[in-house]
Amino acid sequence: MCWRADGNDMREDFFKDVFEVVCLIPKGRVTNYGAIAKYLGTAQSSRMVGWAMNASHSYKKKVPAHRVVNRNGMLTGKHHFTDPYRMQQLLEKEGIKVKNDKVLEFRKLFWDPTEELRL
DNA sequence: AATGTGACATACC
DNA sequence: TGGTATGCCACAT
Repeated sequence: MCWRADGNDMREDFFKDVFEVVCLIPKGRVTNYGAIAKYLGTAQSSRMVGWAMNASHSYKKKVPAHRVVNRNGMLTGKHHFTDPYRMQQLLEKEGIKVKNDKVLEFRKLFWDPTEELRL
């Protein structure tokens, strides 16, 4: 079934942008879906960011999806990882403290692409 | 084109 | 904290 190049599984689209941004998240920092969505121009569709993460598995590059949490700093997407614990482990490994599936000092560790990548 | 879906955000209780 | 309801937008079928 001759797969065409343009019919590749990974569309260089919204998703790619999401992955790129996520990959740019500094180590030891976290962000939320809304921030990424806003950076991409679709502030009102934070859902898409999360959904993009869902496709992160298909992405060639490694996407540190564990650095992306919801607005409360809660590891909502951990269940989508290879292992639910993996996400927390990775975060703690980077120096981020996680308690009750929630990022401690989320405010302080929050990394906003709209501000950090602004310049 | 229409419908279904989703790792959210916000509001309300 | 958790469930429900609504909005919102891009992707999959």
